[in-house]
Amino acid sequence: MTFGQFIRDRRERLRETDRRFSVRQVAQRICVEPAYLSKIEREEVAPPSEEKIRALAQELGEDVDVLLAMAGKVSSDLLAIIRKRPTLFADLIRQLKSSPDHAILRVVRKVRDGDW
Amino acid sequence: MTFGQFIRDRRERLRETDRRFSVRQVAQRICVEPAYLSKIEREEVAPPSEEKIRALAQELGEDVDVLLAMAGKVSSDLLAIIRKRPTLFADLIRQLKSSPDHAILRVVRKVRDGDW
DNA sequence: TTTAGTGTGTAGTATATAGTACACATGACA
DNA sequence: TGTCATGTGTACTATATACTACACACTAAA
Repeated sequence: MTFGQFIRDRRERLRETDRRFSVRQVAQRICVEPAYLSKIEREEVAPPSEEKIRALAQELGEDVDVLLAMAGKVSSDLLAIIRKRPTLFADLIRQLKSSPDHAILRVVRKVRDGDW
Repeated sequence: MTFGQFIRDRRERLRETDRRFSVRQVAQRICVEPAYLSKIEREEVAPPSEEKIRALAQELGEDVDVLLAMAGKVSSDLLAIIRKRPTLFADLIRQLKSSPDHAILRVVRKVRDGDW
């Protein structure tokens, strides 16, 4: 599923039980023109900026990192972390490229719990 | 040290022993106009595209990820890896944000050697 | 003393990014 | 039966990105 399709799907799903989720009203809450949101959903234009994607994620109750990924982007806070120690993170990420999810999750948990 | 300064420094250092490292000749080898490389080094313009930064890194014998980081960028191959599993990598990277280098290095080695 | 190479100033361009503004037809509803 | 809200078509716009093209003054070597 692409970004626009996904947004439309989620918004319409919410709309079934809440009239506040019309294109117009959502557009107003995330501070864009209704026509623009409409075009985003129909993929007549590229996905919006990170800022607007964050607002959309908030509004629709979806994960920001997932929405950004669908939009072909990576959260700017992650980029900043990587840029501070480029070789370290580059090595790590390339290393984990072909690791299964459960291996990465284990690393996340180990680091979080500090049991090294 | 900023990107432009760094490039100028490394190029001039190489130039001391090799006349092939003039602005003009390096520019030609990385396929840009000499005036443009000159401006990049003096930071009259923003750093160039990832492609040109890669060529520069190759040319000057420097690390691509470090040069990209200095230019405020992150390698597109890393972005692609993150985008494929956004929440997993987002959690991991945020988790490691405040971990010391040696802890991250240990993870890299553990994953590489597969000794889990 | 020509000539070949050097760095840089000025001016301009093509394409992408991230939208706005307004008008219009349609549908709901009071 | 008017009016209010809805989604969308069309036409722009401003700013950023990523450069090119040419000219000029200076320097070093032949």
